[in-house]
Amino acid sequence: MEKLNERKESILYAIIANYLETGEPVGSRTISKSSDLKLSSATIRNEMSDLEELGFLTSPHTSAGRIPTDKGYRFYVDHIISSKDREVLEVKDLMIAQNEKMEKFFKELVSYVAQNTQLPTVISAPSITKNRVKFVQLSNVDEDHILSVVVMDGNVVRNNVIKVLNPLSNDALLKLNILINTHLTGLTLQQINLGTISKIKEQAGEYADIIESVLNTVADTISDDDLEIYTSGATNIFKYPELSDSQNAIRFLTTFEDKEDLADLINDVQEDVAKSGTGLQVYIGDEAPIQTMKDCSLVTATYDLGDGVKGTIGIIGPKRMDYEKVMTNLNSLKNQIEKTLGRAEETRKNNGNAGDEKV
Amino acid sequence: MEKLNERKESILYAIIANYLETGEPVGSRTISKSSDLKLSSATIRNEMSDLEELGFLTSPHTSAGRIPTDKGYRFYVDHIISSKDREVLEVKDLMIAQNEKMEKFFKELVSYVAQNTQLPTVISAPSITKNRVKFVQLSNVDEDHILSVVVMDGNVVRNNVIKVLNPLSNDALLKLNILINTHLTGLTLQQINLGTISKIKEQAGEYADIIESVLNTVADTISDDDLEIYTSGATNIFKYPELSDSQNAIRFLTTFEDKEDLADLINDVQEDVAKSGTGLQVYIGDEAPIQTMKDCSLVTATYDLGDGVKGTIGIIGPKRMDYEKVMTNLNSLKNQIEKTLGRAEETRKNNGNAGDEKV
DNA sequence: GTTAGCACTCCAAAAACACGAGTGCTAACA
DNA sequence: TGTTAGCACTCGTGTTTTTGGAGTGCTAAC
Repeated sequence: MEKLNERKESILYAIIANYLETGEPVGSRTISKSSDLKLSSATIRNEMSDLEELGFLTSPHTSAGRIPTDKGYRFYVDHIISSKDREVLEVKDLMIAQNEKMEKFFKELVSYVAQNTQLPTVISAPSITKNRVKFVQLSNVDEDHILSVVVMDGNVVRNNVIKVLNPLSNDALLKLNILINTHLTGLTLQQINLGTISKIKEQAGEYADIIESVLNTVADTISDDDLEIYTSGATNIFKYPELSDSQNAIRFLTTFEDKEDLADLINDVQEDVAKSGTGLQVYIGDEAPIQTMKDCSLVTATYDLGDGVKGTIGIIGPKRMDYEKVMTNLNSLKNQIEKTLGRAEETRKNNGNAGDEKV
Repeated sequence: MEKLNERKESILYAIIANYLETGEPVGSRTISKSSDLKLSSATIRNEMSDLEELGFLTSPHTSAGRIPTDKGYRFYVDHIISSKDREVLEVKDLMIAQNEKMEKFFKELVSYVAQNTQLPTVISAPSITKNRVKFVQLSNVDEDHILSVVVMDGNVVRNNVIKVLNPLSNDALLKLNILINTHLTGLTLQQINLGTISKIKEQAGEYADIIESVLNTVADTISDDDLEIYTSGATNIFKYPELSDSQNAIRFLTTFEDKEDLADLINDVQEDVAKSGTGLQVYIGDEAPIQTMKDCSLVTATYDLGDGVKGTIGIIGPKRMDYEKVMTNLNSLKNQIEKTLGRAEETRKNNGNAGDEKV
C-alpha cells in the first residue's frame, strides 16, 4: 500500500470519519474548520485532489464534496486502533439461559445484537460436523417404525423416525443398539466411512438392511449440514438512505431472506478465517463473497469452540457504518461466547451443564 | 347488505375487476368501452355516482376515476364464484417428500406458495397441543444428564436433556421408563394434570424429584406452543407500488420478520375459523386482526387434520390482489394437505409412513 | 332513461428557475 | 516552496410555473 505522509493520513482520516457520521460528501471547508490541523480549505483542497488521484477518495460529481472509495474504507478499517475503552455488549443475561435450548439462545442473541447495533445481523449456530457421536439409541415406535436418537458430543440431539418393513423384536433391537454403539461411539461424522459401515452391516446379519437405513438416516440427519442460520434486523437497512432505494432494498432483503445464500456466505467467511487465522473479518463492498452486497460492508466474528465446532456472527451495514463500534462489539461477543460455551465444552465431561439441542 | 340492481352490480364488478388488474383509478369511459353492457360513459358516470353514495366506491380526488372502498372489495369477494376451472397449485411433488422432516416440508411449501402467488406467505405448522403421547423414553447420557425423548401421535418427536444431581442406575431408569409410560401413554397434554402427576410421583418414591423435572421438561418441551411459523416472499410487496413507500414497507417487513406477531395473527385467525366454521377466510384492510396490515388484505386457509391438529396458510397482499386465484389456490392446498397428511393420520397405525419432527 | 356536449377541476409530468455548496485555478504572500 | 485568498464555473437540489389530459358533474336534447 502506498505510503501517505502524516498530514495526508490525518486529512483522509478526518474525511472518512466525517463521512461515516453524516453520510454526505464532505467538502474542503468542513475539514478545514472541524479538524485540529490548522489549514485553510484551499490547502485541504489540494490534498484532497491528491488523495483522489491516489484512489482513496472520489467525488460523486464535479461540484460535490468527496466520499471514500473502498480503498479509502480499507485504509480506515486497517488503522482502527483496537477498542480502547469503548463500551461493549454484555451477554451475561443471555448466558444465564444456557441450559435452555440452543435454538432459543441463538434466536435471542441475534435479535439482541441486531437491536444493539441497529444493523442487519446474521448468526450461524455452531456446526457439528466434527463432533463425535456419544451414543445412538433405537426404539420401537410401532410395528413398522423405529425411532433413532443420536446424541453427539455437546449433547446435541438429533432424532428421526425410520420406517421398517418387518417389526423388530425387542431383542433384535437391543442387539442392534449394542452393535451400533460399539462401532460408532466416539467417531466423528467424517470417520464414519464405508469401511465402518460395511463392517457393521456384516455383523448385523439379517438386519443389514435395517442397519443400512438406520445409518443412512443417521448420516442424513446429522450431516444435514446446511448451517443453522438466524437472522434479525433486516429492516434496519432502511435507516440508511444510500441502501434504501427499492432496487437495492429488494435485492438485499431477498438475499437476507434466503437462508441458503447466507449459509454459503458464512461458509466462505469461515474459509477465509481458516486462512487468515484471525476471527474478525471486515469485508468492504466487493470484498464480500457475495454480489448482492457490493454496496455494503460485512463485519464478521467467527467463534471457535475447538474440535472444529464453530459459528459466525455477521453484521451487515452500509460501507459507512461505525466500524469501530461494530468491530469491538463483535470481538467482545466472540470472546464471551468462546468463554461461556467453550468452558461448558471443557467441563462437560465432568460436571457440565450444556444445553440441549433441536433435532 | 344493500340490494343493488343487476346493472349496478355488473358495473361495480367491472370497475373492481379493472382496478384489480391495473391498480389505477378507473374512469367511466374505460368501463363504457371495455364492458359488454352497451352504455355510454355518461350513464356509467351516473351509476358510479350512485355507487359512491352507497359506499362501494370512492375517488382519490375530484377529477380522478373511482377505486373500490373496503366495502366494495367485500362485495367483490363475497360474490366470487368458487373456482370454476382455474388452474390450481399441485403440491404432489412436495408431498413425495413426506417421509422427510416436517420442518423441511413446510419450508419448501411456504416458499413454493410464495413463489407461485408472488405474494408474502406465512404458514403455521400443525400445532400439537391436543395430540396424544405415544411413548416417552429416558436414557442416560452421562452421569449427570439424562435424555428424555417424547414421541407424540403423528410421530412428532421432542427431546430434551435433563440435568440430574445423582447418577441413575440403569435399573432405576428402566423402572422410571415403565412408570412414566404406563401413566402417560395415550394422554393429551391437557389430560396430564396434577392428579396424574402426583400419582406418578408417589409411585416413583425416592425418584420423585426426577419425575418432577422430567415431567416439567416434558410439558415444557411439548407445550412450547409458540406456533412454528414459516414465512417466505416478504419482498413481494415491492411489486405493488401502493405498498412500497418506505413507511409502509418497513412496518410491514418488520411485522413479517417478527414471528411472534405472526403467531398471534394466526391464532386470531384460527379463532375466527372456529367461530365461522369455514376454513377459508378473507380479511380486507381493517378486518384483519393486526393494525400494521390495514392497507393489505389477508387470505387464509386453515387446514384441520382432526384432533385439534391444525395449521394455517396465509397470504398477504394489496387489497387489489387477485382474490379469485389466491382463494382457489389456498382452498386447493388446504384440501391437498388435509387429504395427504390427514390420510397419513388415518392410516398411520396400520402402514403409515408419517414424517419425523424437530424438537 | 339515455346520451352528447361542455365547462371545470385537479393531478402529474415537464420545464424553468434560483440557490448554494464545492471545486479548480491563479496570483499573491511568507 | 508551501500556503492562502479570491473568483469564475459547475452541477445537483429544491421550488415554482406551465402545460396537458383524464375525468367529473351538469344541462339539454333525444
